[in-house]
Order: sequence, then structure tokens, then C-alpha cells
Amino acid sequence: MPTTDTLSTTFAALSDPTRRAILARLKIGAASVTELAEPFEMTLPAISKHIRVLERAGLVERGRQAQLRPCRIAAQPLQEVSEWIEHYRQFWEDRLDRLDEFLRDLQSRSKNHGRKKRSKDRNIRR
Amino acid sequence: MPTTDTLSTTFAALSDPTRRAILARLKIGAASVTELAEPFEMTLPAISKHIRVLERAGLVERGRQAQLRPCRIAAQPLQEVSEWIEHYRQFWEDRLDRLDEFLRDLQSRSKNHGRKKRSKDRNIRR
DNA sequence: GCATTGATTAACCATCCGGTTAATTAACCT
DNA sequence: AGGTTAATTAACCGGATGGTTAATCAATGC
Repeated sequence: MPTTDTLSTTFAALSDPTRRAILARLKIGAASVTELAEPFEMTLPAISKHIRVLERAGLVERGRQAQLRPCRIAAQPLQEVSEWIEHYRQFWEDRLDRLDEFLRDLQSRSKNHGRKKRSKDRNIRR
Repeated sequence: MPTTDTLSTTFAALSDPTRRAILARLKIGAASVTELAEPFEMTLPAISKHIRVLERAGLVERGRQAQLRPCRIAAQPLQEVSEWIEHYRQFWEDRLDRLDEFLRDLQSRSKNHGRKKRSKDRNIRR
């Protein structure tokens, strides 16, 4: 029922491979529904639904020309996702950080035999 | 049943606000299940399930000490998400791009009166 | 007006999801 | 051994999701 927040609907929309494929297709240009449906072994209504999900999430916009409803990408909501995810960058780069620390540690140890220097500036994010 | 791909399960895991809140909480340090449950008006089993979803998605790992199962963040899968999303950056920055193009256009036009330079590498279409 | 093409809506189905309560496991403490 | 605390499992429920087929709407082209 609710779960109205943008981030949730965006993530939900992206959690389906068909939908992501549709977005990928739209990266290279606008397309009609039947065009979008073509690469999939799926009926048109199914694709139509997927598109509506993307539309509700603000990830595609659609026009209308003749009996076509051309879709184009509108990735604005991805910005919020990107910002959200950036707050976690340090956590997936932690291993590198630790390797980094290990190397710096090794280096300083070789310079002043074996004294371990405490590196203050850990939380490096690059 | 299927939909086994990492990206899908990661996005799905992130599509719930409770789960994102749990991750946010874990950013500031490991915590037990009851600790994690505390801020929510929700039963323990519910939280337990959420945690399992996060765990299956590889977003948290858990230890075991006494009867506690301390959770800690493991944001590695977010890297893939981040990479995926970066491929769309140009699309949400498009407005800026077009302003940019407009300005460059204006500039080159003033230099060799009114000849419009075709920028090959744009990829904008709408 | 009527057939054709493009797309949506309706009705239906199976499965998944987020939540509950109640029962169960697991480790600790006397 | 028995009791307490931490957490999971089991069984269940209602509502969302992803898909189908069949029917309908909307615009075009004779």
C-alpha cells in the first residue's frame, strides 16, 4: 500500500532485469512499446506493465504520436539513488583502504625499523 | 524463484525503507538483532527476516557471540550497483549538458559567424 | 464507414513479500 | 537441571507482482 518514498519505488523499479534491459535499450534512443517488447519472450501487456512501473518511478517519460506511445529515458530519480549509495562507498572500499594502510605501514616500518605509525587519516574515500 | 542475478537481489533488498534504515544504523557500527529492532514498531521476527534478506543480498554479514548474532555492514554489492548507475549519469545530467552545449555552440558561432559546429560525441537524442 | 495497427485494460492465476503470533532452538547463568 | 535471554522457524494472512489471454480503446489509411 504506501511505501510512497521515491528511493523505494526507484529501487523497486530497478530490481527487475527486464526493466533494466528496457532502460538500457532506451539509452540508445526513444522507442515504441512494440519495439521495446521485441527482444523479450513476453507478451505485449507484460512489457506495457513494466513500462508503467518505470513511468511511475519517473524513469521513463512517454509521448504520443499517431498510435505510438514513444518512450524515452528520464533518469532523474537515479540521481537520488546515486547520492544515497555514495554514502556507503567507504564501506565497499574498506578492503582497499586496509591494503593501503598495510602498505603504508610496511613502508614506514622499513624506514624506522618496525615502529608502527598510527595513520590518523583512515577514512579515505576516493 | 529465479531472478538470481546479483543486481536484482541487491536492488530488491534496497527497495525497502526498513532495510535501508537498518543499513544506515549499521554504518555507525555492528549491532545485535534486538538492538537493530529497537527503533521500529515491528516484531523481532519481522526484523529477523529483513536482516536475512540483507544477508542473502550480501549486504550484511553476521558473527556469533554467546546468544547474540551481531550484524555488520558488508556493502560490497553496492559497488556493482554504483557502477551500473554511473552508466546513466549523463542522462540525469542532461540538462546541464544541453546548457553546456548551448554555451559552446554560442561561443563557436561568435568565432566563425554563425557556422554551427556539430559535436560528434554527444549522444543526446530526444 | 471499416479494417488495421499499436497499446492498454480487465480478469485471472501463481508466487512473492511484509507482517503477525506461537513454538522452537541455542547459549548463558545459577 | 531449570530458567532466562536472543534469535530463528513455522504457519498463516492480505496485498503486491509478474505473467497470461481476451477484450477494448485510439489513431491511421483506405
